Amino acid sequence: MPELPKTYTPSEAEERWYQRWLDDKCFEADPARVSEKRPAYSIVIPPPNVTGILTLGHVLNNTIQDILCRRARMLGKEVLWLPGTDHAGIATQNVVEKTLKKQGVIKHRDDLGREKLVEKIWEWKEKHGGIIIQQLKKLGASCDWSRERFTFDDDYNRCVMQVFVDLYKKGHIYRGKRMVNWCPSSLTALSDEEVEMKQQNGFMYHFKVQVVEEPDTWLTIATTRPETIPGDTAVAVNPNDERYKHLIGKHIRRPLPLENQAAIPIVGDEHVDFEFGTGVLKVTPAHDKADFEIGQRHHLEIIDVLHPNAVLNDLAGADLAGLERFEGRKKAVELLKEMEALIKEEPHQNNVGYSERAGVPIEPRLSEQWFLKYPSVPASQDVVAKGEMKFYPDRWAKVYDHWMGGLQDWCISRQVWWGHRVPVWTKRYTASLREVLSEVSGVMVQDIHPQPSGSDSSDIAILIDGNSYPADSASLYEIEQKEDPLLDEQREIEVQIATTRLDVQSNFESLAGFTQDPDVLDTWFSSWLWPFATMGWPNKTDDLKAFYPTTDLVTGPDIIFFWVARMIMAGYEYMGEMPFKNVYFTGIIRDKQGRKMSKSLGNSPDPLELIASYSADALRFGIMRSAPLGQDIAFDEKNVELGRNFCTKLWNASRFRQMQGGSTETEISPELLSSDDKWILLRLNTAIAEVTTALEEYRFSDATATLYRFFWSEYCDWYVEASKAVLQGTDEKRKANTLAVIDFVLGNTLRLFHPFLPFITEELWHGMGFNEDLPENQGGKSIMFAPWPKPLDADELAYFGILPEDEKAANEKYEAVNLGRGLKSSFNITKKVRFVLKPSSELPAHEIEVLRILLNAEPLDVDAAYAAPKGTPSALTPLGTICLPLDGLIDVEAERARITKELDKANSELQKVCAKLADENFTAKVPQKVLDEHQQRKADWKEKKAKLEEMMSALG
RNA sequence: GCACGGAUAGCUCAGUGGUAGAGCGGCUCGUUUACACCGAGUUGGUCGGGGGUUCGAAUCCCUCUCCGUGUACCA
Repeated sequence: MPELPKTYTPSEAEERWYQRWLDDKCFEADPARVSEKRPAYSIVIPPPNVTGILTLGHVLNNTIQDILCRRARMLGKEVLWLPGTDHAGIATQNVVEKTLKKQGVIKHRDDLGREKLVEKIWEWKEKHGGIIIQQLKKLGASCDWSRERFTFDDDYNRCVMQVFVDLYKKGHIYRGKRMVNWCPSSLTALSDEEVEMKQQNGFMYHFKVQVVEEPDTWLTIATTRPETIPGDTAVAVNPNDERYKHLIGKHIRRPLPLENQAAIPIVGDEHVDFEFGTGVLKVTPAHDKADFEIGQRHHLEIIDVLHPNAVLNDLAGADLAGLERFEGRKKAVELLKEMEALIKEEPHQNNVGYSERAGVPIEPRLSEQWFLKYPSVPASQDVVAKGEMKFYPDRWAKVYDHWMGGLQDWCISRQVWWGHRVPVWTKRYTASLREVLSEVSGVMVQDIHPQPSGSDSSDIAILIDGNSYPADSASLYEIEQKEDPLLDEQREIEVQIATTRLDVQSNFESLAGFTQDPDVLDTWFSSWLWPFATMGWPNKTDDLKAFYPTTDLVTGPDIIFFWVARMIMAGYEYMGEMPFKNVYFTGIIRDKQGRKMSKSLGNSPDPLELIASYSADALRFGIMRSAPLGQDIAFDEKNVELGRNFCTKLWNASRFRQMQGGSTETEISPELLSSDDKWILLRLNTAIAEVTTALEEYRFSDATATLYRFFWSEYCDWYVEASKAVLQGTDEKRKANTLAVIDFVLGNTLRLFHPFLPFITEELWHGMGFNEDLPENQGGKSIMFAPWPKPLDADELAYFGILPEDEKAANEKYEAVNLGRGLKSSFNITKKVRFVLKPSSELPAHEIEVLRILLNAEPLDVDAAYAAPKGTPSALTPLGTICLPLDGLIDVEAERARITKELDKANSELQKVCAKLADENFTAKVPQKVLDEHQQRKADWKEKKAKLEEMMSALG
């Protein structure tokens, strides 16, 4: 057996093994190897931001994925863990823009222009991108790096474009002027999911306005946003509100801007709640979603008083123009005060939408954006509702279902430059439809290249004035030739061409002066295609055939709508199948005080520093141990320390084995098995079964708890110590047999641990020589391909002569040891000392030797007839009475006190159980089994009590 | 507002009707040839409050409080 160094150096071993795994292509999946006997197992990584760095959240998430993948390999599956990164449009552009500004390269992105800035971002990506990939390697992630993807790769870009055009053609994607969530900091629209509602402590301002037609009548309006008064184009009251309904149709004088105190109508609208505020609502259609809708119903004018960056513009009036919106609010209140219109301001709590990314309140803003009506909704909703796709924990299924039931169209356009540009070219004509058709079909004729075979016609779509037209010149020509006076009517006509084809794009640009839409797509519009776009879609690749649908998805619940739900819909729409079978939602990592990890709080430890001080294995084990299914994780560095300690224990226990010498033993002789051997083999069986079940049910913290208990508390604390009775003896045959048991247990243990602790288990697997004599692909090359342990089955247990009650026998011995050690400790004996055992039945010499070693007794006398001197401390054990003769050191009082305590306990327990058994209500109604248990308990306590009393009287 | 999670030892959590558990921490010992990143012993809880069902409740039912998450919102 090779020699292990005295101490383990994780940094060196982890580096070395990871490189070796890469060199040996251990992580690379091959669809050709997939067969009925070798099923596929696949996971796509939730792509981290390409410019991001590793956080504890990533550690948690990726450790889980790695555990699943490594176990799948050990189960003999062909495993694909597909990694990659996300271009993270807004975030990445922000980072680069900020940096360039800091460096003084630019003041504004317009200084560079679109192309140059995108170039700069690519440069940034090449330089800083992918740091997180290197960090994942440090963690031990067994991803197939040969398949690494980026959502902005050329291939991937083509997928995004194709999907866009296809959905456009199907009418799922449209452009529209709508109220959207506008981020005044990033200067882009956001989807509803990117807006976080936060409770605010603000003010409700009450101000009065005069009714134009009845100068004596004043109305009081309550608002939280007085700065938008210049944008008011009506006030609304509920038509059923007796107080105000007679005023509907009249006007009020809008107080701001001072230079334009216009008369605006009073309208009746059911939306107004008469209970709330004053029952009079100011209507600002440009700056509030509900107001916009009221405006639509009553055909109100729309006055936008804000610049895109939320600075008030000239329409807000001279007093407010140029002020930032919150400054504007203060100023507006002042103005109302000055004109004595302000009645009161009272503290008011309301919810305000914040841009998740920029952390500033969003501004409802009317703008032209691209929207997606979600496809494949019923199938996507059903698959989860019917349990064909499983969520862990399953309560997320309800959350998902609820969201799917109330889908709003997805705003997919973003006003930034780093991203997939909307593949739509537009031109606005003032012409007749015939002229327009003529130009369009003319350009189409220039498109002489036939479409590649296998691709459908979905790559060109034409929309004229909102109506879909056939995308070929012949059909267009036919329409153009129709006898229809409408075709000759001169008017405004907008033409949209959506296409993935470069030739068509350039023809429309150069021949007809079409321009491409400036917007890019929401990053999630690319990542929702991740499970198949990464595998070569739209081609029917071997990867897709073998690995789609993927098996498991591991992600955080915070992106259940952003990503998970959308991937399911894209999966059905483009693959006709669910993208994954199981979704595991991790918890959120919090600090010890329960706060979320955040940069500003500085409570987020750097995982790489943790790896440097404790090792990747330690970090993995620590975080898995503290991550119960469905609950947030309170992160405590102590857990990582514990992980490191555990690795050290594993190392030292292995060294202990190796110091016993000999080669790896494989033959266990049933007739030489001791009670301890049988016990540990049974405990190993239990551990294997528990860990296996826990992993099948995604209960990772339970799996680690079992591993910890088994290895530390059972194997090291009891079995190794007990085995010393043999190993320190002279019987070579028994020694070899004990070593065989140890090797069997350690070999299984290392394999059980491998998914959690990939590095140290690999190091020990080789260091202990367990890889020797194994086929290359069965653990010879790497423990990661060694078979996952199986419990001994009934036949094997029979062969070894192991019976279930063997576990009890050893447990009784260990209980006796505990009691003996307790005696020593309560009498403050710290040295080796003599024990005397009065056995209740005869014990084999070997058992006595084990007892002696575990008790650290010198000597251990066994004497059934032993008459202890008065005052000798003793304990009742399942093996008999253990006495601790203390020549000349007898402390009768101490012993009396100790026994009294135990007697009290026995008495009270006896009383409890007797009371129960005396209760007829109890005995009449309880099942026989429970009754028997109670009777047994009564007998046990009675016996214990009698013996304790005997001991007491022996004290004198 | 609605929905869902959670409240058990100082901390993190197991425990779904039958004698309240684990790990960590605390405390006391200990250089016994694998390990002080260790070993041995020991101390910690009217199971969030109240009510109910039951012979029996941490566990089932009702109710309240607090924490968290999602979701909908009224200016």
